[in-house]
Amino acid sequence: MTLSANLLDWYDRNRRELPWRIDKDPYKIWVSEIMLQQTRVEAVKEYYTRWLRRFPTPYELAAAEEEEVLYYWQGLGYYNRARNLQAAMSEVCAAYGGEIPNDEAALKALPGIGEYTAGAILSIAFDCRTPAVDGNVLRIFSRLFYVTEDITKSKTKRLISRLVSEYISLERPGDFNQALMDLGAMVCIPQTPRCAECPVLDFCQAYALDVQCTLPVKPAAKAPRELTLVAGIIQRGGEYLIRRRPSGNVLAGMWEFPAIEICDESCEKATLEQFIYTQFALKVLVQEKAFNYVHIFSHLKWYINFYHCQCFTGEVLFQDTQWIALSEWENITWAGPHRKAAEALWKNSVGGGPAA
DNA sequence: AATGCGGGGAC
DNA sequence: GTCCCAGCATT
Repeated sequence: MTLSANLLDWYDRNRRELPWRIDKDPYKIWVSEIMLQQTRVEAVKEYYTRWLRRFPTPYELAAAEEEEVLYYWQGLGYYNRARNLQAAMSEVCAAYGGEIPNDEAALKALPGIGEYTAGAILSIAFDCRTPAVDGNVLRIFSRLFYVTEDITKSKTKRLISRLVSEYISLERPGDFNQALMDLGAMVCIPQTPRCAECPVLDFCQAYALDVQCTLPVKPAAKAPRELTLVAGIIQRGGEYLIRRRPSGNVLAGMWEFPAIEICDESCEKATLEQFIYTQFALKVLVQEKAFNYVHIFSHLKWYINFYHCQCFTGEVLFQDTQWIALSEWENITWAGPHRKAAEALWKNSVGGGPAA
């Protein structure tokens, strides 16, 4: 038996039934692959189903407002994926008549599609014999072939891509690639691989050397940069001021309570009042603290101090700002922790105060 | 080649 | 707490 045959046989008996494995519609495969970038299967399932219900073909997505596209992506993270996906579908509709191109160069020219995603779409939807090297494949092949180089280096990725090209199934390349995903998720897992269950154990050099747990090799993650922000919950006539985060920042395009980074926590109230005045032309009085949140990104750590603010003046509203009633909180595309803040305020207001 | 970009589940 | 996930774009 060959590596490929063992793997496919295992896949046929153990594959996961997933919503994007029901058919081979290239658009659906594409959507799933974008959602699955750096994102776990369990997290994607519901988003995928909801997305396909609202955007069943490239045309619905291309025609939608970006605001709505982001709303359907809210909570998945890496929001440029959603913007790129929509931009790509606009191109598909305009340049390819709504048909997904069956061509590596054409796919990789579209925004959001890189080496991995092009290979995945081509192999799964079009039966092309293209590798799709993701984190699972890097881990599995570094163990199978005892690759001790740093897998975050592009040279190592090229090496493993060549190995996959060498071993990928001729008859079922898409299933071969998906089998590697399932093997990586269920058997050849990062910390404690379940080698006793592995269908390609006989081919694994790391197992033979008993060094599975030392592979793959990658440098330790750097600690996230920490920063402190102060945010204003600005109430006026039962409504609250929110603003859309500017592009070029983390969580670009998402809505938040006005917030500013502070360097000196001792003067955060004054900083907030000044910020709100210069940015929104509103005179406010910062009152009592509402709550503190800590929010961890992969590369950032936010400490946010939320303050209630009383607003006295100002009718001018700038672009990307609006007043909203708290009852609308679920309809807003919130920036990360600001959703929790809005929800807490809402629950507080309908709960009728501190008493149970 | 290095960095920015989210959020959450498993341990 | 740490790790890491069906990565890509930009520099």
